[in-house]
Amino acid sequence: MNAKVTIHDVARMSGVSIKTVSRVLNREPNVKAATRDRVQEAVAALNYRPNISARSLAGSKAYLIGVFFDNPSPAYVTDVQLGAIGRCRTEGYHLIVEPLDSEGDVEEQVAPMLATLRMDGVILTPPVCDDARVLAVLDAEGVPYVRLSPDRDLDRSAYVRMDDVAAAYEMTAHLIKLGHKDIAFIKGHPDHGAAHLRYDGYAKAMAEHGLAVREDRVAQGWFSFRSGFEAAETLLAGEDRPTAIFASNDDMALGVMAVANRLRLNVPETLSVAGFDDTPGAKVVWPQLTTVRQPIQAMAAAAADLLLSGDLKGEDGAAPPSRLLDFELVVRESTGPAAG
Amino acid sequence: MNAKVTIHDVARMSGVSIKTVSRVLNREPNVKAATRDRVQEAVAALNYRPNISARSLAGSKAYLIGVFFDNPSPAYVTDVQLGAIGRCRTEGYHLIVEPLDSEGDVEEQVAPMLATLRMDGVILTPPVCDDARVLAVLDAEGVPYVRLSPDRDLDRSAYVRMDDVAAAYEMTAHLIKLGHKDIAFIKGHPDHGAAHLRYDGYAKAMAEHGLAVREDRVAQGWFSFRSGFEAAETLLAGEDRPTAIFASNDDMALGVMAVANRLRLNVPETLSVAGFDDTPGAKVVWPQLTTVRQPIQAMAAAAADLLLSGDLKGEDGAAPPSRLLDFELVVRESTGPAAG
DNA sequence: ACAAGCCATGACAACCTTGTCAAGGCGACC
DNA sequence: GGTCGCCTTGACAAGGTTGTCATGGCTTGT
Repeated sequence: MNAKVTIHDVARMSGVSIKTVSRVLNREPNVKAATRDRVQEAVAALNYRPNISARSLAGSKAYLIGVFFDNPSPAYVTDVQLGAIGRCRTEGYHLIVEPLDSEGDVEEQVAPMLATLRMDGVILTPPVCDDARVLAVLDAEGVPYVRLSPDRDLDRSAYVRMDDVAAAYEMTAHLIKLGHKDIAFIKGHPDHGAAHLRYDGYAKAMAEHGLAVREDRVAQGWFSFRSGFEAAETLLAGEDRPTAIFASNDDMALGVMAVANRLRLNVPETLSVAGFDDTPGAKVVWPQLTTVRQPIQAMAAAAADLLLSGDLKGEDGAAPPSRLLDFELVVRESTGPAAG
Repeated sequence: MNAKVTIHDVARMSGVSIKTVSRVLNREPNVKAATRDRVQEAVAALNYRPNISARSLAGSKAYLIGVFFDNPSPAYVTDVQLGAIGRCRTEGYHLIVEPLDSEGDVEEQVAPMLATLRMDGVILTPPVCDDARVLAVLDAEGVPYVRLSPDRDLDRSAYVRMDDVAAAYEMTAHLIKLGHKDIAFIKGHPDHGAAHLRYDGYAKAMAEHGLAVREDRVAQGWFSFRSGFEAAETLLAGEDRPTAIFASNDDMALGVMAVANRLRLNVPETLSVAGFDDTPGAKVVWPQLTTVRQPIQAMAAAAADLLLSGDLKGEDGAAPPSRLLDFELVVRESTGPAAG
């Protein structure tokens, strides 16, 4: 019942050589249409599937794409995997996931794996995508890679990212359009490039709409719930309060919501709250959070696409290709018209 | 710099045959200690890593473990991957992740993949672990698998699960010890076996402590935030309220918290709320949620261990091996002494 | 001291597919 | 009509490792 079917069986059944079967399987040119059909019938009849080990041993492809991450937001990782698989599966590629421990000896984790697996490409998520050690090993082993939302060294490799500045700009504009003039901002972890970009978008929107950014309305956060909570405690102390708070990620925004609840400030009647990222938690509060959705699956799919289409070098020494994807403003119930 | 190092190079350098190198690499017996050392030195000096494709083509192992899931909670999937990798990496195994679409033709997704990859084993997470079609294909292809928290057919394969009954019992007992006598319960999705087990644990604890379960204190939920929200609206309407609500997962518990906030019921002073699962959201509310933590990483590691140790059949027709892991009660701020 | 058996090792085939190169067939072009 | 060149196909080696089996040396038991 389960005897392994090899390419020889297909060749015999369709009366051609194994090489021709191989040609059909790999969509190589120079096969007569009639032959091709006959082979494909045999493949279907025998339910033949090429053995991936033999393929990669004989040929140059491993049919494996790696996904590296470290201490990730689970939702992010899952989305990356789903997006990448979507593009890979149709072409017979599979996904190898490799959690890394940046605290430890990354080289020792990455190098053996690259040497044994000979993957066709790797997708790097933050913060691994900015780890010089990882990039060095990849370069040394000659494994192509695409980075997702890298912070620096953008010319070093192909990458895919979202326009954080524009997204933060739009969110701020959304609040302004609702009538808010006194909009506070909670910054993210200064080591993350996105934190700066988001602040820039906020500042730009304020400036372009003729609104001043009061220094005491900008708080430093660390992208954590707790840091959002503490920032909100400061921002909302006393009578002179902003009418809206834009936290540069959802976890911090949820911290703001918690403080608002505690202080009995109604959201959004008294205080509007906006987040960034559209994490699962954004829908698991009441009222649900207005936020920005990163097209993570699409970004991962784009990364896989760059890897599979194989033009990562950039024509003639030009910068490697990159893609900028559109964000989506998700307006839910936590933002509303400014009071008064 | 980067010429591929093969087993031949190691053999030449250490003055033995490639077969002996292979023996050392695979920890086979019958190699003199001195020879072994010499070979290992050469391996280290040349930085040799065996090629996984060649290995699996020649031998019987693929050094690949699959993880199948469908529409999962991201945190769950990530934990499974981390747990499984922890056990796999030391033995040179890698993880292939395969999201499945149970709505579509699962056979068509699974069968080709098993045939091409020839994985050494597969870890199945709910709900895939109870999908008869998937199990049938795995059996047909002869690929060993371990199921995580399966609902039914427990004798069919090896599995790993947690004691949901005991965990729900303990949580209920925790509330009772705090002085609560009027404890409401929100059930989960009736299609999930865990939903029933958790209710059973609750009911058992109530009975053993001589407390009656009022029918109007048990609400049907669906494991979603919204269903928890709605159940809480009913449970908390009017003056005759329970002093504690035990929701059988965190999402529903967060729904309860949202309603409590809305009704200005202080948690935990007026109302204690308990959840189940310890999702990331549990820490992203105020007060943070008392809940039950499933040892998901440990469960996945145990599954990988069963796969790698390879005794999945059960001795002499006995039931396949299974492991029952301990839960952990995570007491945070959302539960407190009963009022009055 | 001799047979039996175990230990350590090596030669070689096998695993299944792709890459290389050669060859036959056929139409086009001069 | 002959030559060139493209399309189509096949034979065979290559890819790096493990499995099988054979070999020779050394130990054990009598």
